[in-house]
Amino acid sequence: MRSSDLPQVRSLELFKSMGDSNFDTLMQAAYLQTFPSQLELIAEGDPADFLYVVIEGCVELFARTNGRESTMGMVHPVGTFILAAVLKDAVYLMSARTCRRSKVLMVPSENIREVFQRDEAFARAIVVELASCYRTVVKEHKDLKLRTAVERLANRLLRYHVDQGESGMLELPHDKRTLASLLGMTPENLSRAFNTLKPYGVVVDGNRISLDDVEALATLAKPNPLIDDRNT
Amino acid sequence: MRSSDLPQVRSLELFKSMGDSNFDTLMQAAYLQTFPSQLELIAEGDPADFLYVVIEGCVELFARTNGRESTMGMVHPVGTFILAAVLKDAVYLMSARTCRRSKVLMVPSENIREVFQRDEAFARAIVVELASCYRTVVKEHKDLKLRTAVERLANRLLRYHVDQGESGMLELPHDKRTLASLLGMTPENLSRAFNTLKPYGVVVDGNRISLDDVEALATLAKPNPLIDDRNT
DNA sequence: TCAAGGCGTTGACTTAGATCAATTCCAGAA
DNA sequence: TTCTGGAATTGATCTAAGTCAACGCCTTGA
Repeated sequence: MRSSDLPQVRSLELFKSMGDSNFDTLMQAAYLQTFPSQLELIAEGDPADFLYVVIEGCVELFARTNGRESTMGMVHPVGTFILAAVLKDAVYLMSARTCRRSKVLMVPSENIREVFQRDEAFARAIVVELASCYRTVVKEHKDLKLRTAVERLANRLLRYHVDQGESGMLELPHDKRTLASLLGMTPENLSRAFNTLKPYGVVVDGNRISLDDVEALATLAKPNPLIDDRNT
Repeated sequence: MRSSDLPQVRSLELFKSMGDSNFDTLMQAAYLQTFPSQLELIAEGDPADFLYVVIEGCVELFARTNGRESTMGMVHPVGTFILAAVLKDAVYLMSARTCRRSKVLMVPSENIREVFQRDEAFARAIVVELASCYRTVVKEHKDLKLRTAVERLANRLLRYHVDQGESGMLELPHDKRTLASLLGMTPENLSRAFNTLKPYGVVVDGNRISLDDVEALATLAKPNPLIDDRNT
């Protein structure tokens, strides 16, 4: 792989604390590939042969059953996905496709499991990473079970707003149909939810949103750190 | 703690492979307590001081926000809960209450984290356990996002049916209001969902259900191993 | 330059599911 | 035994959200 990408990977929490030689082992076994947009990288049900790391671009995790489909999450650089399947040596529970041209690092599962045995620090990092993933899904599950569609959207907007520096403006990181699926609703309903939020100072212009009354929006959204904070 | 309970705990996947002395250390630091029914053991937002193991009885995990409440899971003997919070040294994301008089083992978080460092096998077991928990929630999330209420109920009945030996009869392991909340619906709606399933051979008598036409029910439910199987 | 196709929006309508209220049916306490 | 309160069910109604169809508006590509 290109050496200019290595420091990025190394700086990931997951790989930061492990020994140099073990890191090298992993990287030498890994493949770095660039994929075109809309390519299905993995399909749910397939055995987990690789741990994936998104270096550039964007990857959508989604699930299908019985003809229906739903976006389960989005992975941006530098992030990993399907760690749990790799560690359990099980099949993937989610499919993944690129949202745009993307550079992806693929680390063979065996090597991950092998180094996990050898490297104390890596093992600890994996546990922390896994626990974080777990807690993220629990929060998403709470979000879906305890809130209406409008509330989910309002809280999501507040999150993006904070992420992007609380300037009163924000940009949606994905297109609206993906956002809708992520929030568990149809595109039509998302559009209507935006209209519902208009009286709370939410002004939509394409994928640029301005929040003219964050107070009012927060009163409606009632954000809860045990659902909305990513780092608790 | 009573020595008669020890083998049960020791036989848990999580504790099975660790060293004897480390297991003893954990158990000596632990408290075994019996709690009355409906007692709130932990509240979401509290720091994770203990890992819990249900020895007898039953514990309900639930979450609240903004006046609403939802059951997130049920823990039966012998099972653990809130491992992720303990390992991350973070706050609990869910609350827990006893469903009936229950015997619970409480292992201090510090000891868990300490032994995790020392005991290779324990670390590995923790990773497998965490990965399993993670995959369970992902499946529940898929269930909720991709299926209607009736489908969720149908698949749940099929699961209980298999769990209980496929005799054509099954017993609901919790009362109906809890089941409703677990499946993400109201008690009224659960009652109507049972009626909807009547033409598919589902006969309800209190918490005893008989499935007179498993084929037909399965055709409706369209079970998916990547959602419904607990061990994949 | 003009299609052509995809995304987003809107309107009309349907439907799944929630809410509210009333009733029945127990199981446990007096 | 009777009383009582919670669980479950049912009916009536309401509401959130999905579906279907039409349309505008871009972007892309010939």
